Amino acid sequence: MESTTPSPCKITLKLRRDDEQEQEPKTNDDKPAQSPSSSSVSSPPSSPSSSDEILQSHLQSQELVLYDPAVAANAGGDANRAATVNRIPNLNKSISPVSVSNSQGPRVLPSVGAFTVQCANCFKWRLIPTKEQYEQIREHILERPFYCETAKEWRPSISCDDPADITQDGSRLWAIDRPNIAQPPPGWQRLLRIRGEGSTKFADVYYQAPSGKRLRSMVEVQKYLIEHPEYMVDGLSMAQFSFQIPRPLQENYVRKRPAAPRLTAAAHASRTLEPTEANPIAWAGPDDTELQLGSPYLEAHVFDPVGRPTKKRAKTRTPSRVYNSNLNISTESS
DNA sequence: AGGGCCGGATTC
DNA sequence: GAATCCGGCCCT
Repeated sequence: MESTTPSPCKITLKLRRDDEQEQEPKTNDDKPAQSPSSSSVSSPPSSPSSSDEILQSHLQSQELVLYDPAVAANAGGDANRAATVNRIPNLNKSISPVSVSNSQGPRVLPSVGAFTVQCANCFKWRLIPTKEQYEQIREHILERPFYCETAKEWRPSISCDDPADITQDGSRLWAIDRPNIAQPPPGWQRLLRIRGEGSTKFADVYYQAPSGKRLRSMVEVQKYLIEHPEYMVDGLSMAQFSFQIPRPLQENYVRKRPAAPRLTAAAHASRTLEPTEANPIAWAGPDDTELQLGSPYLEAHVFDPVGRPTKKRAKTRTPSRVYNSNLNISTESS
């Protein structure tokens, strides 16, 4: 039986461009959601000696990074200190970083820069130190709402009295993630790739096997597991995989599908498409500061990458494709 | 209408 | 040539 208390928890991810460092003058624009007082950040510490201070310092520079292989490698010890977790200790794999080379590539895509979760009590956003912790919280966000108290696990001094770690502003794109997504199996990585604005989809989810192989659908995962039974460890199930992608809060980020013409009424026939629907970078407006609660969803912030020209290309498709969705993973061997 | 899925264009 | 990204078919 489920708990009777609602769980207005939300988790957020801050996304950023791969090749660009965020640098904003400030970050604490505490919204008066529940805390009209103490909206300004207190005097910052001089030297980051605690995980809390590390987070603060990251916040100051808008570079709070939760999942960034490169940064994690650099920050090493500090990052580990900030990420004092007592679960999945053997999940720290060393997989090739997913960051794209940014030497001179015109392609600029947003990427996850930070993870945050909303306290179910004070409704303030708290940064999550690591992707793994984020995934842990997300997995049980419905049954186990997040509170600032929970953040004491890695930030002993945090409490609901502290100002929010991050608030929504127009510089990022916020996206709602799905709750209760299972953590990837040990040795596996769940990768989220944000698409450029104007694409037909917001993002793609990949699972990277311990071997490094990337799978982009349940079908591919199943095939891979069948072909590589060595990864079919006991307890592994397809329920540990989810290709659910977050949804952008700005609806204009993703290209809208052409509405199905409904010719049932003559009145509709006279209706014409409005040019505003094709308005580029319309979501860049600052009106996205409104955050709606109500569902324990996760959210992500994204930097607007760039108005990448949409490549359009007619494509043919072989209609002879058939996939068997009834495949089920079993531990049978050959 | 939304999402899973994958072909193929694009980039490295 | 390999990896990545995007379009869009097609199923639910």
